[in-house]
Amino acid sequence: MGRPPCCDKANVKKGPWTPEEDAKLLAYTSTHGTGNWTNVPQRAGLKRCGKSCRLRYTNYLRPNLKHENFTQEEEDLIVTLHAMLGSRWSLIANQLPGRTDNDVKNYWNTKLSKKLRQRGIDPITHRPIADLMHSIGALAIRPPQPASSSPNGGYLPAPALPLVHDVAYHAAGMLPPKTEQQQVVIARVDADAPASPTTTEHGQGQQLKWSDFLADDAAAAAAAAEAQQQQVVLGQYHHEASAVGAGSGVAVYGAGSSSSAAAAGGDVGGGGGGDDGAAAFIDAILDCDKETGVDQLIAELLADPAYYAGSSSSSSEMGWGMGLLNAD
DNA sequence: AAGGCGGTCAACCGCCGGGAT
DNA sequence: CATCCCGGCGGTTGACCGCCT
Repeated sequence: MGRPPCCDKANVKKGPWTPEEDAKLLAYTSTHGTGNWTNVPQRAGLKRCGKSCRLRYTNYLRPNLKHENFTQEEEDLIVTLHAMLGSRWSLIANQLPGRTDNDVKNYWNTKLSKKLRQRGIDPITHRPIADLMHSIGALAIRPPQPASSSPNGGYLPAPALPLVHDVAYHAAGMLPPKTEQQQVVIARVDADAPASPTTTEHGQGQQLKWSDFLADDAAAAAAAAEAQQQQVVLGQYHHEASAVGAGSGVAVYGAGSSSSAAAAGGDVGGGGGGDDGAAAFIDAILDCDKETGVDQLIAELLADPAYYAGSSSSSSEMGWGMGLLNAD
């Protein structure tokens, strides 16, 4: 059963807003505030859909919006955050005062993605295009192998672990200094990773499981062990976040109200590894996001120059993004 | 001058999550 | 618990504009 339309489309005006309509909407919001958008058109005397009113207000009429060009600092921040979060424009826009998600999205699609491409960076994965082409080439020449017979050091099936996860671990301080083995695993796992967990072939909104992309070899075992370890640390992060958030204006994880903490840490004691453990870990990341812990994550990440600014000289590791746009 | 073309951006569409009932 | 309703989100569209031929 589909939802009924939010308004009577036959009696609703569409297309560009006129100054008169803007004035009516502004007059209404200035006296009545925002909220209950479905009633706004009627009360404000507008023949518009409520959603259209909300969009017009939030993207154009809202006070304190910036309408000038994006600064270099804002560009760098968008690139950094896109590498972290993928196309979650509202989260990115939250870090840019006066900018809307629509602004950021349009700016990315029309300017920044092209800029990155011109500089040899894939705007989706934030990896050098040359590296991606190399990976694609490697995929193309490998004969298919049964997963069960994959030898150590063999081919790992095209992994789809999003880069964003790795970033989130860094941001939360969840990744301990990587061992050599872990670096190998991570490098392999995210070699071809899409930037978002909800991309094309896996269907919109479908939760990815690490185990779907892991071969049952030593590398898989190492990755699973790493995931389990990260779950433990995530639980610690949640615990700490409640203290940090209280002092920073960020929404606080209420004591006893943190279902995410249960999801992250509660399962750890039970030793729920494998599919359940990996899925729970991803759920915990998403829960953390939902409870606005993502703001804290982002703040911590941005405060850590070692992460994205690139301490590594290898193009196969993070560090190629920042500063590239400054090279104009 | 006019038509084609590409870039930009405001607006729309459809889906989803969460609160209310 | 199921359903409804609302706000929010990301993807996409289409109008507009400037540049080029």
